[in-house]
Amino acid sequence: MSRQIRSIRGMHDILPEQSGAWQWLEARVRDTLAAYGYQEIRLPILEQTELFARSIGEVTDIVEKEMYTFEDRNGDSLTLRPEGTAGCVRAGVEHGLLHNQQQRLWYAGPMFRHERPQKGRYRQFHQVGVEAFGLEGPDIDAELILVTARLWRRLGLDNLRLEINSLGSPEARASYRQLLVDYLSGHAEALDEEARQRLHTNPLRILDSKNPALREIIAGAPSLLDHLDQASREHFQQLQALLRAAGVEFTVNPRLVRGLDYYCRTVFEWITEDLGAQGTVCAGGRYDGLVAQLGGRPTPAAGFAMGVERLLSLLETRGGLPGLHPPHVYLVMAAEGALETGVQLAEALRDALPGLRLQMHCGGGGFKAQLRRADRSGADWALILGESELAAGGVGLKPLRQAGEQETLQRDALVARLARCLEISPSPHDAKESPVCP
RNA sequence: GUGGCCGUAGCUCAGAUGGUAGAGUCCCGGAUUGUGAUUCCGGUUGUCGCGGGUUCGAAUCCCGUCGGCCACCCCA
Repeated sequence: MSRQIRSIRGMHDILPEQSGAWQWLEARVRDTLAAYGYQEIRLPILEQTELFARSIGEVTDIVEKEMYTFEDRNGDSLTLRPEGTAGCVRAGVEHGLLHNQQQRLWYAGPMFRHERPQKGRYRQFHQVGVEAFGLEGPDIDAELILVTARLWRRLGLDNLRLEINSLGSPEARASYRQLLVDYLSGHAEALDEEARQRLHTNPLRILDSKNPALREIIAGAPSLLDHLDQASREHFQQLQALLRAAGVEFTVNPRLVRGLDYYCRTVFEWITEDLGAQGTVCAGGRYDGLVAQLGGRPTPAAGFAMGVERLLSLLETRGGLPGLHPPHVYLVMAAEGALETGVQLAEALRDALPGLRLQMHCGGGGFKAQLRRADRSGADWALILGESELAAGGVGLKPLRQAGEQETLQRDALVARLARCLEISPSPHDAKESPVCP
């Protein structure tokens, strides 16, 4: 056992019993994004380290201590992507997708961060990222939020709350930052060690501290919202008006600050109380400066990312996640020459009924053993090829999940019968229960 | 990176004060040699996470290490 090779810490296999739920979620995400005109872009998992250092920010935790970075054989420094926006912008600039154009893009896949694993936090985790380029108004901010709100509805989630805030223009943010540092420096003795460190790295995050001892100081601090530039203030007001018009509930949280350096103006987060400490299921905002920072011409941009594992675990707490995709029928063959007939029958049925999930028994064994496997496969029906069926030139059809007699059908009748079953059975992604045949 | 709890058959777990392991489940076979899920009978399954120490003797005590869970931090 000691020599047993295991998966890397914080990186987990998605087993067959879970993959159905993943596929179900992914399908709904895809459909919802398509409904708003977003196109999928597929990106490498590995990028040059410099890309992340330049976009996320040198002094962020992610870049300082959480990246999986290593040398390529030629000496280049490579990094497993810790988030998706940087790579998306890089690709957009590289291929001219953003040059004086509007783009609505999305991607999905694994991200990597070397953190201590915890509930809802893994070293390899999965995000769906959505980015919109070339649009500077609050309309696209609102659209992004509406996409997520619709997705929650389609997933049956109603225990998420939306918080929004505005960080203002980079200039307004910088001058506010100085104001805040001055204020907090005046109370330096009262700050805890972490807050004192952040004073120099990311003072805005001090506002988000969970330390109750700091509450009073934070409450007395100047508010970011009071120091927004005029344009950002109007932008934020318009966003709120659009959200109200669309009937999306939200709260303004002046202490909401995103951890990545590239955000400006609008930021938002969808939060749940049902997942313990890692309650943020989706977060994003505007990052107007990033495209230029990565070598493109100045292009406004906004986007968000959602954590797939967190969404799935939230769905699980609400129950009703779809599970496996059991076969519709299980083919039992127990007679001299039944295997040849069975193989041929199975392929003919799959030809005639492309949606049919037919599992053929392999490995021999008696009737009893084969039917036991049929039952455990989860199939609704057993198809039976035995002595008497072969003699009659037909196939036995036995219901496994409902009352009813076994009958022997000729092949054409069997196709017609199965076709009727499939027609009334929901698609795999909608199926919470196995389809039932009349 | 810091802290708390935990690590015994594939899975869920029992093994008071140290005497080298058990239950349920699962899987396989059988109960009039063509009929599952229920019932009954029988069978397989482990270097007790790994390494070291104390001891005549360690799953049980001590140290280290790896891993899991939860929280801090951070974030999706």
